Amino acid sequence: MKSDMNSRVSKPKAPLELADAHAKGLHSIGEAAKLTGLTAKMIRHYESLGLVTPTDRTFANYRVYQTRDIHLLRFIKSARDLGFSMKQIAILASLWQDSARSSAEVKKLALEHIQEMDERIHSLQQMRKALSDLAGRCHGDERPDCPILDAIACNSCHNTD
Amino acid sequence: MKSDMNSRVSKPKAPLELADAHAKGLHSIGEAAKLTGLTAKMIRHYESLGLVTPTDRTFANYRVYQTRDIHLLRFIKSARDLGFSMKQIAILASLWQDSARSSAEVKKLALEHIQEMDERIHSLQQMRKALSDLAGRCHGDERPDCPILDAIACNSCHNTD
DNA sequence: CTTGACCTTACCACCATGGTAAACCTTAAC
DNA sequence: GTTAAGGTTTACCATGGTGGTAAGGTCAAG
Repeated sequence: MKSDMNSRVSKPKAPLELADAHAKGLHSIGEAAKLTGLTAKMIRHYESLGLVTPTDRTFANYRVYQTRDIHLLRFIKSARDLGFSMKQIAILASLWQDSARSSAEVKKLALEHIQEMDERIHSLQQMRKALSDLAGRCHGDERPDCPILDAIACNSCHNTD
Repeated sequence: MKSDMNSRVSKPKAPLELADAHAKGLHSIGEAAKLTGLTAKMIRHYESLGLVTPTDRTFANYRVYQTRDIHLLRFIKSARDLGFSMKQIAILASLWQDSARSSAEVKKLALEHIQEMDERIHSLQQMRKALSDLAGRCHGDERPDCPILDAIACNSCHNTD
């Protein structure tokens, strides 16, 4: 079943055996995962989002990643580590691959993301401060009296009806 | 169909008409929503989590909320506003309703939540700083050169294979 | 009796990630 | 050559908190 298909060696565009792919410096999804710090699961997920589609598969339908794909996966990983959403990353990746981009476009995206993070930080800090003020007033002992519960229960004691 | 069921007036435990419920100071889910600042949707969701289950329904199967329920819904709302997860809120609510609680239990939960928020704040601040450093070095003009993309693409330029 | 506002349940969606299962493939050891 | 281990495939379900929608029942006012 394999031996009569050995024309694969002379036709690079046709599906490959895994060993051939290795010999050509191509990577399976597991190797891609190790090389990028992503999980195979997430690599498939990014493919389903249309971000990274390996151009080839082996005869056994295994994904085959090229060096270019590995670079793109690393790009995605780094952008995720900076907190960008997948939608933002899709745009960033297309800008990255567009040699005619303007750095202004990229910077705009970055500044928007910074502002989103600022808002989340601010909101967290507000909650943190409110709760930590309450915790500071709570004895934290065996008694049931608790300013934390009091405040949550009654944060603006209206009538109920 | 309704008139032969008027025994409902003399049996408070039986399902009510909506008008009867109103007359008793009870509330529909829409009113509960207005009184608490939650949406009807979320009130049903909290019920599905086992947090707030109205003890009665009308003949027409409408949820009927008592003053006690409204208080509990407000408690949930306030705790959400402090960033507590639903799991934490379930515990907080049971502590709130347990007169034999110790304030130490509540404080412990609060301190844990504060620490979670600290971690999220720290992580966001790290990402924010990294990105804002990069943005500061980006011209943001018509040229394609962009330190932001460079850094994302090459954040630790290893060989790919 | 109609109309509009409300209520009911039961779905699907988000976002990024993890998990599982069943089937298949590859490789190495025996 | 068979087998066992481990990698890969697809296809599902789950998280958490919220939003939406659809199809149907109910209530109140005109």
